[in-house]
Amino acid sequence: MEEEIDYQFEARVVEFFCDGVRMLGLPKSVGEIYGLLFISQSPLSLDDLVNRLGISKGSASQGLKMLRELGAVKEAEGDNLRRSYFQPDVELKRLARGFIKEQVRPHLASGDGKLADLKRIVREAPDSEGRQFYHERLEQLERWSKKARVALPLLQRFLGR
Amino acid sequence: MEEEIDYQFEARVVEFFCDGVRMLGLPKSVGEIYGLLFISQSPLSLDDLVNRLGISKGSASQGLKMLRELGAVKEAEGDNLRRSYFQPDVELKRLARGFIKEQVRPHLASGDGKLADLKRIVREAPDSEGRQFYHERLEQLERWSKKARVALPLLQRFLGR
DNA sequence: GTTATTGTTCATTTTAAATTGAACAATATT
DNA sequence: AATATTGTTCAATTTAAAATGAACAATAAC
Repeated sequence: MEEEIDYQFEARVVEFFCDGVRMLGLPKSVGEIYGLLFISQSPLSLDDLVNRLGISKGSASQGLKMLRELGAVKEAEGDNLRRSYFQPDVELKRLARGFIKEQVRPHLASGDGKLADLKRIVREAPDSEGRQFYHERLEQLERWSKKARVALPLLQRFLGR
Repeated sequence: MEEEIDYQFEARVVEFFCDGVRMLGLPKSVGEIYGLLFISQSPLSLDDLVNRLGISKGSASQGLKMLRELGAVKEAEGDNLRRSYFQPDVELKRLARGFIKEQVRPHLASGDGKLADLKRIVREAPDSEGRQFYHERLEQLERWSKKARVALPLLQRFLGR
């Protein structure tokens, strides 16, 4: 029967996205939600997600929040006027941009801060055998960081074409 | 006192790497180990790592194994001839290559396999309203996958200069 | 061949992260 | 204003992943 086939197929797509988002360090539920939206022909409400995925309202709410912040889903029109409906953004460009902006850059920024702290510690430390070595290592870290900051926009640009 | 300063500094560098590797989805202990090796002026043995990081022998052994597989550490000479000593590879190029080869590519490959399965399901399914839609979505996924496969070598090349 | 030393493996325990669900707010409907 | 509907928040629970440590191999020293 039709419904049956669709349901199994849908479940496998959802599973596919679970694996995908786990690679990115995002919660499984986020993958399930995005996956279901991705393979649905019409926008879905929070309630739809809860029912069709068998997850809690809390998970669905939080997952949708994260996906909205990532720019991976957007609101859409649906039957019920009181409900919000969602559909996926399927442009790799935007998905990558959101992920980089929300997940990657904050980490890099906090890393840069900590690196600056470490440099200050070495700068203010008394001369010692290790000082020069430490200084060189930290310089190395700064080169890594700089390279990452340059690579990201390039990567983003490449994905957006 | 010298030792005191060094110790505190070392601990902060280790912490820095903990955060770093967590961003990459690797275990904290791997970050601790690499971090300590990174900031040590001479190669360290498994026993050194256990003592200075306060982690178990098991963790140290497994962490070193993973770092070796990633190509992030290599063996080196040390005082004790019966022991293996390790030092970090600090070339971003190699680190990136190892990470991509060991952590990213396998995921992409398994994803491609599953995607092929999904395409087969749709191909063999009876014609239905959804079939065309599903087909398009899967094509979209294939475009993502292809883009990723092209992006990786470019990224790698960029990081290696 | 016996004893020490070094490192690995893997079942168990611990820890960190995700999920749940009930209470709560916000908004609409009667 | 009372009631129903929708969605959020967050303390408590569950789950998945990592760390532990004891048993085990492998090798060297005696």
